Amino acid sequence: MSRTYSISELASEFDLTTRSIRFYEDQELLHPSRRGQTRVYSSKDRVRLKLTIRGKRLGFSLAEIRELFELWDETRSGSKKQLHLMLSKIGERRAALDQQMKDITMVQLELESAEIRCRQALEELDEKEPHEKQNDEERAGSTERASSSSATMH
Amino acid sequence: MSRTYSISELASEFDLTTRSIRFYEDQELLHPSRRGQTRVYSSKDRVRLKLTIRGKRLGFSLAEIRELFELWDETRSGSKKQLHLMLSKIGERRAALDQQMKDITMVQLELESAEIRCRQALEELDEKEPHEKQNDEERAGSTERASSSSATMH
DNA sequence: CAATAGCTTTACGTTAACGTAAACTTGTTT
DNA sequence: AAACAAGTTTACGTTAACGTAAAGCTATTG
Repeated sequence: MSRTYSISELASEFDLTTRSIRFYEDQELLHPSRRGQTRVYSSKDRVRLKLTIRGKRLGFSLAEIRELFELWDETRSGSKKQLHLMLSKIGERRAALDQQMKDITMVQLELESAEIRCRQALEELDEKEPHEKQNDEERAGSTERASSSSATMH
Repeated sequence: MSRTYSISELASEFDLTTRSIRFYEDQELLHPSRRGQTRVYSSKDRVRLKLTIRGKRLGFSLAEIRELFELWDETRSGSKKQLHLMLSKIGERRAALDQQMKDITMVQLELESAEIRCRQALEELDEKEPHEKQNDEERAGSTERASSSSATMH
């Protein structure tokens, strides 16, 4: 049926260390089964790991992510009061994410205007110093920049 | 001219501790001037603080935020090479934020479906056990509740 | 003038999320 | 059988982002 995964498989797929994955288990985000002493991850575990990573990218703490998982798991067996509590928690989360969306939009706008400003500054430099050939003097800089082809940048 | 602010004014406006604000200065995110030994914040400082908070909400580290500030400040005096480096950095950030947007959308969808699931479970409970206590029917508003009694947890 | 309020620096403490190292088991390959 | 690969537990170390005293300046207020 649904396949299983070793710890190192998941680690390389999601670019984590095995240490992290075991730590997530320690924090009760994952509950792999065992074959002997070795951990065996189901595809459900894999989904959880994926969600965990997503949550982290959004700035959630592991504890918060765990809370969400628990809420989800208890949805089936929840009492009325429990269900209302869950709805409230979910509402909080959704509101926080809405706020984040707004934040991102704002920062994107600022980055965009910064980019425009940069491009203008470059244009102005090009007008003054129309075509500078390969200038070896400036290439002496220590730090060579990361791999980025400026072609992809809009 | 543009007014100034005390540390506690900013602290209460943005709901931070003064400790945090001084710490941000330590990390060179803010550069308030002094009147005697007392810090005096300009409205430019206030904007920076606002941006810092926004950045934090997005999961940026203080170091990353500082880097962005520095890039912005150096835009005016940047050499050609510098400007290209900045454009590349800005590109990275924008890409990361795009990714975050996608993440948020995914998680929002999941929370939404979780909410639906909760509401359905509630409906089913209501059918079996029609009315217990004073039970208001579904309300359009969001579920707002304080922490109060957690006695029934589990 | 003494107390209070608000600011300051210095410095050690704390929590989250791992990193890193040591020592051990278990299965596979040479 | 020895070595190697991949997994395990235990446990101490590390970094970021503050919290939390402690102790001292300084201006106003009763």
